[in-house]
Amino acid sequence: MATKRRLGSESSATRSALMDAVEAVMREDGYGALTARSVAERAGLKHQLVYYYFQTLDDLLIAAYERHIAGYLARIEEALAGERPLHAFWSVHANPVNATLNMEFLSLANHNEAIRERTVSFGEHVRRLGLARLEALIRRPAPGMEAITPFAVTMAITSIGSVLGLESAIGISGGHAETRAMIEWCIDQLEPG
Amino acid sequence: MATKRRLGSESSATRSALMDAVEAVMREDGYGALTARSVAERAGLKHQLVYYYFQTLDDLLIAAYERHIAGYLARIEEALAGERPLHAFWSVHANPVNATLNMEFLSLANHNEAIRERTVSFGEHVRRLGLARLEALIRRPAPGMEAITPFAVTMAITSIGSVLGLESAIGISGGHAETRAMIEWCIDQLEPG
DNA sequence: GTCTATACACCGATAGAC
DNA sequence: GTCTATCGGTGTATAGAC
Repeated sequence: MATKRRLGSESSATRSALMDAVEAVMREDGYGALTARSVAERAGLKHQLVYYYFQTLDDLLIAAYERHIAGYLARIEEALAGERPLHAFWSVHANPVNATLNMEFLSLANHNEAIRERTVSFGEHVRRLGLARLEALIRRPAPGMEAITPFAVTMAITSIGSVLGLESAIGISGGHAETRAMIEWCIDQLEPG
Repeated sequence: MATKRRLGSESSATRSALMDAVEAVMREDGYGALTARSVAERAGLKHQLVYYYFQTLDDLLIAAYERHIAGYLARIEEALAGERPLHAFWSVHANPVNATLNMEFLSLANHNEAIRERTVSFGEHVRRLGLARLEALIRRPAPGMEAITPFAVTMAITSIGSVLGLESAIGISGGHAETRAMIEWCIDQLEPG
């Protein structure tokens, strides 16, 4: 387990550049293309540098993932703190720039235990945050509409936002405006302003 | 392009076994683990057999993908032909068994041009099928609910079904029953029975 | 902190025996 | 139709010079 190889500082700019390169390779060529060589080349470094900053390639991957979800968490927290949290929550998820990267990590979670664990606990954490903020909002459903719960609404928002993002990444855009319009109509009903 | 290497029959049982093995490897270890050796070993064959039945590994992948989407298309067509097409359409997408495999192929579509092209045209085809059948159903929205269009509804169903399936694959199940209940309530409104 | 050099395993693909 | 043998290339990881 514990190798004797020396490791570089965690605050190094080169270390960050390697994590940037992980994201770039995953976006462009997929997680299957992640190798010490591809990552280092993208960062303009020799592949052996990966092993100066990280014990294994997996450790680099985990570090990149933790940085990625920390950024996502910050965006969610900011959205939920505003005066129209549901609209802001949708805005975060309607942004397609991270959809491809998110899916690569989610796909990876199916096959990498360390990524899977972090994905599950992060997902539960985000959901708790959303529920705490949105329960006050969707607390009194109209009679006959009890099925519309905060959880189900946040699930719908995150799911539809992700799939719209993925589709635009591969070149499908037909009907997206229509779908966005329906979602926005729905959340306008729940959170009028 | 055209190699001189001889190829086995397309009706061979061994050829099918190789395609089965592609699906098994993708489900269990992800597309990144797909190699001629891993696929052949899963099928109980030598890795060189891959190159007797397919010109390249990519050709095997494309054949497996085409067989996979043909099965999905058959399920969709059967669902839409019934007497409650919207409910049946949801049943197909609420089934989580293919969620992981679907995502692996979708992730692959981001980085493999042949898979991407097939995914885009297949997605558009399914959507046309759904719209033709559902427009008669959701053709007269109640006043003030014009935003609920057949397209947006099918998009919501496919998106939420996929994400529920992915989450259960990695071990998240909290709130899923609640989400399913909301979807079922919604489609009951659109297609009463 | 970054480099060269090197280990050993596994990759896709081909040739040709049986 | 399936096998053995083999090719050049690339993978992770390490040791040690500078």
